[in-house]
Amino acid sequence: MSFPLNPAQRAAVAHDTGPALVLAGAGSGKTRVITQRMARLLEQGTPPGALYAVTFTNKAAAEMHERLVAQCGPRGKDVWISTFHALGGELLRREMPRGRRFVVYDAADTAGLLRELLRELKGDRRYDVAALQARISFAKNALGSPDALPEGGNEYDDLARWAFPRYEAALARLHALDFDDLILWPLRHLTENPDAREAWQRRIRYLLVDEFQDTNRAQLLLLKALAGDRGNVFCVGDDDQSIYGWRGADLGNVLDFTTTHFPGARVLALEQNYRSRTPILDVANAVMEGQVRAFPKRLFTDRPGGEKVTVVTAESSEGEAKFVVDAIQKLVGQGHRRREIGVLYRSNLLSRAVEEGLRLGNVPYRLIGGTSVYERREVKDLLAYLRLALHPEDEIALRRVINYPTRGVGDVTLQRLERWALAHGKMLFRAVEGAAGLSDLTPAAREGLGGFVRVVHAARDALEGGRALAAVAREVAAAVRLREDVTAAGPTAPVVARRLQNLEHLYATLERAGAKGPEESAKVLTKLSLHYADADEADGDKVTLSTLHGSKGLEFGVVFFLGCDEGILPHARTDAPRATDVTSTLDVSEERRLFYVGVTRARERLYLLRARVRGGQGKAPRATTPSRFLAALPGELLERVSYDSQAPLPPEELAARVRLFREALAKRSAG
DNA sequence: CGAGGCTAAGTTTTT
DNA sequence: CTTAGCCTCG
Repeated sequence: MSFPLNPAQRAAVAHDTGPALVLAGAGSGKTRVITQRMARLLEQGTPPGALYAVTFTNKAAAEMHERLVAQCGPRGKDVWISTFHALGGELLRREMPRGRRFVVYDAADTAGLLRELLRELKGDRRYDVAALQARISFAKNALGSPDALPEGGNEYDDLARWAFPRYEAALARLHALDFDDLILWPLRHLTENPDAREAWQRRIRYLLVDEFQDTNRAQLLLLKALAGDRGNVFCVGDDDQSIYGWRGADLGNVLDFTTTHFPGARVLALEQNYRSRTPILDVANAVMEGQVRAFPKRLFTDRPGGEKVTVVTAESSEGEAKFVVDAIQKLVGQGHRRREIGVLYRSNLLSRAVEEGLRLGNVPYRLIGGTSVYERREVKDLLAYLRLALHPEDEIALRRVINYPTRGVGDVTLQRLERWALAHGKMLFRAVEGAAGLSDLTPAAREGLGGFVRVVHAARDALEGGRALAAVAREVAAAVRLREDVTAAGPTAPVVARRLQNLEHLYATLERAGAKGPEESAKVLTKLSLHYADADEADGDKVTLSTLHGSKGLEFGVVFFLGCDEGILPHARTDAPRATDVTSTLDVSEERRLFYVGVTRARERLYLLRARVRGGQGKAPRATTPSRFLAALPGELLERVSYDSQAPLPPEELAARVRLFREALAKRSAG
């Protein structure tokens, strides 16, 4: 995209000091505005270290970095660009007294912690831990206490009030921070220490924020603290693309920007869309028409022409996937680049069928969203050893691997260790270290624990001695015979292969990170907790499969938008909430914006797909209703197609299939 | 006392 | 399809 800037973009890029809010419609070149403004500031002599850009995902941060470097050369490398959470972690690391390491707990870790706490509660009913997590996180994000949760009525609100102080105390005891703490702690630190605050304000002279509509209350306050009176905050966002309300994002940050948060701020709007053909944009505008919006925008494009948006109704979810896979193979056969094709969907489940089809057809793809490699069991297990080596307080890591691979330590042994730790006021790992001297342990347990402690100590000593984290990881894995255990435990050979591959992936990542010694290693482990994405994902010419949430900021020549059915989009739970849901996150309008985000990813061609019948796993297939968002679109904007994967193929189609199949065969036997 | 196999139940979106 | 909890066997 080497268009000259339009007047609105130019004004945004030229914005000098003071707060600014740039309302940037989808595809209006917002990343370009941010990078160009940074480039401009650099050219005018601002040192790179005085700029800080904040994004929401590591992926977005990496991309922005790339674009900045492309624009203004190696100087761009020295500009700070990171996620809010990475910024928070970095600030803490720099501000904390040396040697005070902390662990970052991800959702799985905090779920384990909460499960522990709930055991205290009598009655052995099973609680929905995720529901608790959501409430606690919500309360923290809003900078409130759980007292702010509605009284009575919902038992999970009561449960959250009960758990909250215990949860916070446990984190403190474990020297652990959850994701929300990565914002809250720096905020508290800057609020309480004027010297530190001023130092950071001097250091960061220009703050730039991408996807500002997704910020929560705590993040806004952190921004304010960093910006200081100077208020050099340049926030770019689109209220129409606000899709993280469920995570505490507060649109009030946008709505009250110029009045409450940054009085007198400049407001600019980017409405020209450089991405989509007219028919696609017409659909996007139609989706939002008549909605109550904070800043009503009507996107316009100078890219007329293009084909109508196609609504495909398949007979089943399998048919839906089949249509997509066939269409992709056809496109690729016509010479389209795979990286120009995106498959989008509301929930991760929907990707399965398409994935399978692509694998069968030998079409390379990359997956965005879903469980990352670092959340995989075997990877987390190995990481737990490393965490424990750096950080003996990390009881969650300890519990995770104390009997993995199995070494004769069961519930009873663990309870005895706990009792000893409690009686002596020591942390649990001390009890484990002293297991040899505990008379009431079984010989098997004592021996198992002895071996366990030796492994952890060896890892600790190696790291303290300055060895590379990657090497230590391999040594730990070898010492506990992780490969062997994974191999023996796997239900099927392909599953085992995938798990071993995940471990290799971890080694490779750790090697690339190149960390040595305890400090660097702790930093790398924190990054991994934040699901730090690998650079290698974007490599190669691959079809992209992504959740709608993961697709923000991406664009494709052709988009296949799966699951335009009621119950999927909008998701059933927005319409019929459960007792475990945090009521304030439920909002059908957010689902509409999600639809809007999906539509606006497409440049040339958009397929909206639905299935007449959908069956859950093992559940009886049920007839579906078209998504209300689809149903509300003016008919003249759409081309409707019915797809029956069972129907006999027209002869020319059949011939094409046979050819493709032969080619695939030839390729396979060649490779 | 622990391991391993079995059943049952639950799957929105993510830093 | 996966995980967590239950139950039985060694």
